[in-house]
Amino acid sequence: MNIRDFQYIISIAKHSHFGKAAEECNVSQPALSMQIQKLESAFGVKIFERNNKHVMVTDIGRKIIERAKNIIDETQRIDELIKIAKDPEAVEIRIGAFPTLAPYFLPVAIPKIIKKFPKLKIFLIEEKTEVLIKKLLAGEIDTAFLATPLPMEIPTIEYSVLFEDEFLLAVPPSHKFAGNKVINRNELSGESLLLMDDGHCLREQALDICSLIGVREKEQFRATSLETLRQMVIANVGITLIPKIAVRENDTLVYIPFHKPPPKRTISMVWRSSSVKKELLLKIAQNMI
Amino acid sequence: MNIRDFQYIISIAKHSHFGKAAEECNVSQPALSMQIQKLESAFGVKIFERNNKHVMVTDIGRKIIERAKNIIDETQRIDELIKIAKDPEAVEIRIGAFPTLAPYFLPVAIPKIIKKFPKLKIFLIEEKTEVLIKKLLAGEIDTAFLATPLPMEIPTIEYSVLFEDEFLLAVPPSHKFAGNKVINRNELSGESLLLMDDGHCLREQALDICSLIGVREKEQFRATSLETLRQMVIANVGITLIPKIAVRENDTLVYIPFHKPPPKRTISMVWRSSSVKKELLLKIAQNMI
DNA sequence: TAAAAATACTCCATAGGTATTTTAT
DNA sequence: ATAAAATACCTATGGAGTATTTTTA
Repeated sequence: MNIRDFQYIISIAKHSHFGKAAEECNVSQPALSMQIQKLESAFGVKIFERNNKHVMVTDIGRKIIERAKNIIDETQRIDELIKIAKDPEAVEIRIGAFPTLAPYFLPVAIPKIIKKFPKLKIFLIEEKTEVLIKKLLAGEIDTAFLATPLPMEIPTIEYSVLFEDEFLLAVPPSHKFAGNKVINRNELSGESLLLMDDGHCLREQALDICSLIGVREKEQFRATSLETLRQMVIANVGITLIPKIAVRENDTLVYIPFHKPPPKRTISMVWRSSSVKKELLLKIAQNMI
Repeated sequence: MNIRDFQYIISIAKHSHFGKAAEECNVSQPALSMQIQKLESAFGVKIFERNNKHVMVTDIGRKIIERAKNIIDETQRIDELIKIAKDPEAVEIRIGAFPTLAPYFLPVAIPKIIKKFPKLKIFLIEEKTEVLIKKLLAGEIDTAFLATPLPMEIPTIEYSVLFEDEFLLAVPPSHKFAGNKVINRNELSGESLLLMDDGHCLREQALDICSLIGVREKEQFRATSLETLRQMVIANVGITLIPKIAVRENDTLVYIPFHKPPPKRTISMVWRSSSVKKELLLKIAQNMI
């Protein structure tokens, strides 16, 4: 039994058409037909119910193809493994980061990675955490910078903690807290905060902190980016929490640190435990600390 | 690339010896050597570091073989799928059950299964829950009758609930409770109960109930089987909880039901979500209710 | 020097190509 | 009538066998 046979049945199932599948597999239609017949007689079951007009997958065929896809996936992983082994760093890496981290962290992180692994080809994707996890599990990205622990427990994902990003209180210069060198959590009770829109992990992180320190959300407004959030504070709409990594020097805003221990988010580098690049990813993660 | 190539490299890695591997694979030694050389030149990497005295797997070889094993596993699952499709019920099924369930439930359950699926070949294994879960995940058994929820959350396992097995209080005829038609949970406060030994899920179940109703364990004694436990109650050593399924008519013991809702354990049929037999197992489970 | 992998060579099964036929709409 | 799968037939590749050589512990 040849690996190619599995590609054949997957392709036929995909197109429901021997001719198109033959084209995709770069073989002639009769060759494909013959191989399928041989495979079916070897298995002793029909994989496709077909005549010259219609091709459809049988029940058992569907189950076989499901497994065949796993096999093809594994062979592709072997190819990737070999490619990596031949030139460990001349590899494509797709990296994700969530929107309230990406613009502040990636400009620091990526040059660090390139300096250590100059031959890496890096592709960046900025998406919400939920989307990144989906893409990671689907193999569309290799790794992501995410806040851990993840919102859901996923056993096939592992991660390496990079750093802790503490939150500061951002207030306009005219605000009553603007003169404070530090701020105590309980000084905030009664205040309400501007937060990010649904689906942004910064929103969830801030809400967690809010519930701890007895602060509520300012309900009238939700920001879709951290920069919008910052602009709203400048415009005197309210105050908010800003992660330290997003703090700029010489800003019109005033950033006040919390008393120790400050509220914070933990940023980690996350990958599939079955990733063929996991050793490289671990090296990268260790190099980032 | 042929599936057989993967079997070859797995076998060579297993024996670290081309000759023995050739024997296991039913090919001549030169044929095996040739195939490995072709595979290595196709991959462009050495899988084995070898001379005429020593064979050892390279780093990249180890990774390739890891994936190759997955591929061989999947092909075997395809074979099983086909075997099942050809004769859905003439299949071997390895069933596990834990010790405080097996002797009472299996004599009822197995005949039921055989009646519905007369061609099944059933093998039974009695082990503690922890061992059964391990065997299930390793593919050594196909299914198990276990108490759910399982002690740990395992995402690759799914189950179908069969029934709820309520606990009764077992006391000797001379005991002060022996005349009660029913018993209230709070009547037991201050009592202490005989329990099973560590590792038996009946122990954990009973301990859970104990903590709910404010009862403690009788520390001096731990039973290694439910029958021993029963004998100790008969011998006036103490009282205990016995699952209803283990209750016998005309026993020297007195079994007193609890007020509704009684303490109970939930018995389910458990299998790997990737099992090739899962459709049959689901049918069996539904037939048992 | 002996055990084990590699090489040399031969053979045959089979995968794949082209040309053609069958079949269902 | 036409599109598409099946069949027929031929070729080339490659997998496997036996006999032999090379290698190194």
